[in-house]
Amino acid sequence: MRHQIMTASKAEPATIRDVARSTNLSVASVSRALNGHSNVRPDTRARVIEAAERLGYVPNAAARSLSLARSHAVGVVLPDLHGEFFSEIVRGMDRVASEKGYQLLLSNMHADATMAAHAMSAMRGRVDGLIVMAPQLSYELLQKTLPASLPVVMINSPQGTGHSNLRIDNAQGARMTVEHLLATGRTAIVHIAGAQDNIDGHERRAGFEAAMATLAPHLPARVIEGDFLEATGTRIVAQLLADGAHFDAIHAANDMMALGALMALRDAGVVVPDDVAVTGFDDIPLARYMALTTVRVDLAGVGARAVSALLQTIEDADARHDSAMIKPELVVRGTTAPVIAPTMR
Amino acid sequence: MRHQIMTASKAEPATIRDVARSTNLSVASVSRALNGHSNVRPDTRARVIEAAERLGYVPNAAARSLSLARSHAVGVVLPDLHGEFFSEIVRGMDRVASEKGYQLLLSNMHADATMAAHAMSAMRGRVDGLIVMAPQLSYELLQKTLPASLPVVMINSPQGTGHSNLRIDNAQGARMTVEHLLATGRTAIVHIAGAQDNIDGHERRAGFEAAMATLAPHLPARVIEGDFLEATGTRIVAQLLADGAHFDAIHAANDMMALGALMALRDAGVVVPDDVAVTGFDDIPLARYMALTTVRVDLAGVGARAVSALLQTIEDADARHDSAMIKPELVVRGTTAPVIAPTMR
DNA sequence: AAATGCTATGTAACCGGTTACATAACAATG
DNA sequence: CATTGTTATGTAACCGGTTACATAGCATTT
Repeated sequence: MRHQIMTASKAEPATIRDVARSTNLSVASVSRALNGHSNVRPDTRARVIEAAERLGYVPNAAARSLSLARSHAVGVVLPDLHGEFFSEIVRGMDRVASEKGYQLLLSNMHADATMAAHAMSAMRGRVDGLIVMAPQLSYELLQKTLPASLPVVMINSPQGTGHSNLRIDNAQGARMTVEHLLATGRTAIVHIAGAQDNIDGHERRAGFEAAMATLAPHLPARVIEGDFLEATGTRIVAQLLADGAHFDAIHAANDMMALGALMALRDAGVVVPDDVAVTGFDDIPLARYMALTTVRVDLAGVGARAVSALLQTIEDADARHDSAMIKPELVVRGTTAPVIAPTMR
Repeated sequence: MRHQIMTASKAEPATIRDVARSTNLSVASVSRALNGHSNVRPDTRARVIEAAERLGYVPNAAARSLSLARSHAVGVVLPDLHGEFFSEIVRGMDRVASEKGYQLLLSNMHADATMAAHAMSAMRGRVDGLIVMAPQLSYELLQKTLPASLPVVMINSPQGTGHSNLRIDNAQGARMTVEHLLATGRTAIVHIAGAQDNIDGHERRAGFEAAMATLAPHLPARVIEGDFLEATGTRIVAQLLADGAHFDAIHAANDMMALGALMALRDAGVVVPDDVAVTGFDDIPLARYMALTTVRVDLAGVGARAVSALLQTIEDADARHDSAMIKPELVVRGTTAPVIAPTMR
């Protein structure tokens, strides 16, 4: 039972019945008037709008969702992303979503898969579709976890789940950097790989190997296991130098390891790019400052495209799936261009 | 027995009535069993749980929200933040929210205030409370825009809205950097201010002026208007140098302008920190790489605390407001501390 | 004038949950 | 044995919207 004693601040919001009462109309007419149905007399509609405004009436989203079986919200489940990755993707999503009158229900994909499953099922009735980014989840696990009744768009996730899947073209990115290194005369390139249970790490490594095999089958294509962490880049390169290994280019699976590599090189007095060139992947903001040649992906674009694809599936039940590759872009900077690396030192 | 014959895509999710039918119980008993009410026979509860699992039943959030007048979701309205700002704050929020079984409904505060108002009202019935960060909105505008019926926690927003307000202690941050600069012997400090219609920009400038007036009333305290952008930092310092102005420290209102200043100094051959010291504010990830002395705020902590405060207000209608100042932390790095030994001046 | 159609509005069912209240079965008490 | 209390379950109202269907009023057609 509701308390009658209430302070102004907690005034219960007006419902459609309040508006109906205040206009001497039925709730049906009010609903029709506010939703722009055609069979409402103009002056009636005006009366309704006036009253709604006066009472500060805002439709209750839960009631609306229940009745329409539509929430006008999409669920977003992302892994533990940092910095620009997260903010740019979400920014792109928010742009499209709010443009189309949808809202974003956000949930981090906690490492724990059961938690993730729980987060997703908690969205039942709350969202009209799901955008899932799960670069480290297995195909089988995903199948089990994803609700069968909702449209889903995946980002950078395992293939074959039967849902739209936007994927960053890691192979092409790796190929572009390899091409660039070869074009600038490098002959001994070392790839520092990312975690291999991560789809990006895996594809970038494979992309590197494929590019080397195609473009320079005669050259060595060394691969060293890494894990995306800066310190690992440093450690691996320091080790290479200590071993007296011969190499004139480091091709890292992401920017952080590339930056780590730069540190190790600098500490050892190796001149970049004269003695050794370095490339990364991702184009994090730091990359620009460190003049790192890298591969850029339009993250906001990915987010925007994911939402567009999802809304299309939602609004047109049998829209074809959009399983596109997102083309990355090569950004050439000082760590490969002998132009002179003006930064750092 | 599973139904093998069904097109996976259109399987309507099971409702509580399906579970009731399948167990020969009433929906009331099912509801009670699943919600852990005490007046349910253990074997009945077991039967219900088994059936729910078998049917893949998940309660419909909209129906639940409507009936309980509780959504277990909180709305988050943020300005157009970038990178770590956004991701860290949201990460902190998500941590606490998912821990307490709440979800986050996200909306960017689009520059346009009407859009923001619209976004907020669209949340009626969808969220139990709101977290709003509006460093650039006026007090009056906020009053109009915020729904009167929902608990609200503000972050870094104008005072006096009558809601909890977590604020970053910009004055203290500015004071700490000033203290540090003075302690290392600087005598001619220039503050590059942020946008003055932004609460942070305004408070940092005022904090700088107050600190100077208190700690070193005899020293000049020059302030130049800026706008938080890196290029502006560069331009202003280049201008200072061109004018032959005398200064031995740049006290910038944020890291980006400080980095811009560093660029200008380096280009002019001015040695940092020997000739000129530089401080920033925010401790963006780049700051560490550029060895920038700055002021750090635990953003994830701010987000977490905001959610905690909000949930408290939600669950205990008359919990006291939590209008705390978030204490920042001074991070001393190379742009103020000579790497080898402090210079005597 | 009666039949027909169209328009604006009202009535009530429904969406899928929760829960106050009613009830039936059984146990404990006088 | 009648009374009372306790426990497990069912019935139905309710949350706040939307909308199929019914209806009343009026205009048009025959």
